[in-house]
Amino acid sequence: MSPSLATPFAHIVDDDEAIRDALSWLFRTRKVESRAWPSAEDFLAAWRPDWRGCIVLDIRMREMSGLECFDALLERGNTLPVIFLTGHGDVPMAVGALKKGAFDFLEKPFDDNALVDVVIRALESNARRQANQETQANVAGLLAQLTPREQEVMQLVLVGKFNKVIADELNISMRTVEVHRSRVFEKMGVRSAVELAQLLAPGRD
Amino acid sequence: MSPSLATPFAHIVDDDEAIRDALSWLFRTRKVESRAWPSAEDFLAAWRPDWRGCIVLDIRMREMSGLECFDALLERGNTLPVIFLTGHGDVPMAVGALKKGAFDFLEKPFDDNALVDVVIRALESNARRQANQETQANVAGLLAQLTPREQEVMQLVLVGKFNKVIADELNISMRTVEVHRSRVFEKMGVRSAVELAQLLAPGRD
DNA sequence: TCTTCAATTGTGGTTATCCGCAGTGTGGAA
DNA sequence: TTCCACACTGCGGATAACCACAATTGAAGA
Repeated sequence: MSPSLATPFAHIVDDDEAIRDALSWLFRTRKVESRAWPSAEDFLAAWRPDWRGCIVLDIRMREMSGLECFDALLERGNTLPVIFLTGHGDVPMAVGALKKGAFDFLEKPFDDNALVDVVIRALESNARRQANQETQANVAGLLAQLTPREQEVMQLVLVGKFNKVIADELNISMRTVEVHRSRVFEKMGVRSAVELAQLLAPGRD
Repeated sequence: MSPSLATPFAHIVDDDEAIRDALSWLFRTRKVESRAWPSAEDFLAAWRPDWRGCIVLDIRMREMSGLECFDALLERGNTLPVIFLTGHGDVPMAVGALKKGAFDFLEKPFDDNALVDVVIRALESNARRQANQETQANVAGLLAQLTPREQEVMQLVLVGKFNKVIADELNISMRTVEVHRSRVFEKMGVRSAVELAQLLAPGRD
């Protein structure tokens, strides 16, 4: 079903080669797949919305800063957890980043174990989110197969209205409503209005 | 229905009387109801789970610190947004607080306008949460009125099973299922299984 | 133009749901 | 012991939902 969901990577974005190498080595020894990028620009250029994993983002970089990169990612709808690394961070910076949705904010020098732990939690978090989104996407895909009229009927069915009432509101015959209703169930893969409601209701995130 | 939901207060917790007075004055001029507490202990002793509003919590205090107070509140299931104030905070402290669910973390000296804005947002956030919880509580109350057997039948109805199947699974007659089902609808104030599903499904928070 | 699909409707029949009326049995509270 | 809530059941009828078979219309495409 999913065509090419990239493997989960811990994306290291840092313009200091020594740090990139150190982190790459650290992750490798901990069995965490990682990939390193020499600048925010390089990373952003390569970034795809279907990527999975997380981002380890240095704040102070020569060109685009980590915070700017973060903003750019937010605009693009990034869902990868972002872990900030910084040597000269202050409280407002950290607070701002976290309130905008950063996963964590670590100061250098950081403990290797602590970082790996955070990264692993970030990867798990992303995996859970991905799982949710996939089922969501499946449902969305099914919904997209419905004709406009079918969706219209479905909405009324979901409110618990009788076919008779629906027919009345749409100025069509009851038989037509039955047909639409039946097609909705068929296309959505459910056998009753209740199942349909259950399928659509959980959708929240 | 709700017996005595306290008015929304911005609870100021600070052992420095000068700051308490300053904040009280600030909030009063901005039409924000507030109440001041001279220590974490005093606040915790008075704290009730049904309080509404938010908490402005100083970190450095003589006896119990703001962070300890925060932990104590978490254990008690506090839902009031907590805004930390500190003169000597560091990044890990701020990060830790926010990750544990603090609403914001401000350093002294802070901008009056900024603080008031944050407090207002916190109050709004709590009001929204409160609204959700109330509807949740109402639903829970309705559910509590169901007899065990009725709840049992309801579960099966919510999965979309036919009365016939339910009767079979519970080894009772279809008529009995119908009676239970009917009572469930009546007690829950709905007129169909779909409405019931809608009523129960949104429950997420 | 011919094909396909969405939307529409009808007939007739089966199955499910919804209810009122009526009644049995049981365990706990008054 | 009496009263009551709860669970249970049957009968019969009204209403709604589900479905197979059959068909028409109009618009978008091949």
